[in-house]
Amino acid sequence: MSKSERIKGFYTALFRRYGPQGWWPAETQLECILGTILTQNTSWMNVEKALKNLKSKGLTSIEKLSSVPIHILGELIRPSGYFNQKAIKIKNFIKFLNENYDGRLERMFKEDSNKLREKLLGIKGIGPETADSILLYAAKKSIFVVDAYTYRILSRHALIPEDSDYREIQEVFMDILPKDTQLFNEYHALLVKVGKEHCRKKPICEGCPLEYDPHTV
DNA sequence: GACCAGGCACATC
DNA sequence: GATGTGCATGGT
Repeated sequence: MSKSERIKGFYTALFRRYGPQGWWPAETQLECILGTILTQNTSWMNVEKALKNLKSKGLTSIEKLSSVPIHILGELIRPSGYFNQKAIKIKNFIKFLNENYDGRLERMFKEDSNKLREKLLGIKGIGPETADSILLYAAKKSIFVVDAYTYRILSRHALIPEDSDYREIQEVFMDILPKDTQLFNEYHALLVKVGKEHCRKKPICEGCPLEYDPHTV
């Protein structure tokens, strides 16, 4: 079976096994963006606690997030871990939005997605996964999101070299699959789902719904 | 108590 | 350019 067929086959198998994942779990675009920053190397359960704290204080708008003191913001997002760093990251994004798009997400998202991606990467605290998550899940652009699970799963199935970088892994998907936002949305979410169950750092491969080449594990 | 989670920036070699 | 380290909470 070709690499292309396997990449497509993974999606079919995962969707059949798990069904639609309903990402991104957020009520607004702004909440989605906050979630992409808060979930960096952090379990979603802890992110939910942080988001709940922000909502309880009414910090659900660009204006409120612009005016809240950074140490207050940090305390509210404490449960998500790295809270001092993440408070700075959120402030950096809000500043970027205010200075370049008059604080309006709809203006930011009118930008060409390749150009916007580069600008987002210029914000301190926004790396490739966070930028692509914002583009895919908040802006609904057809960009494939790569994360640690994506790397682990493809690597263990010998579909990418061990030393692949972010862009190379992203290209595997984007070269093979149709540019379909909803497909990219589900596929990434399904990789996270199956990764949590079967492809942790110390692998638990039993019962994995993906057919498997004995490779490294 | 160890391990790990939907990363990223920065220092050092 | 590659490799290592700090950031931090909370569940399993």
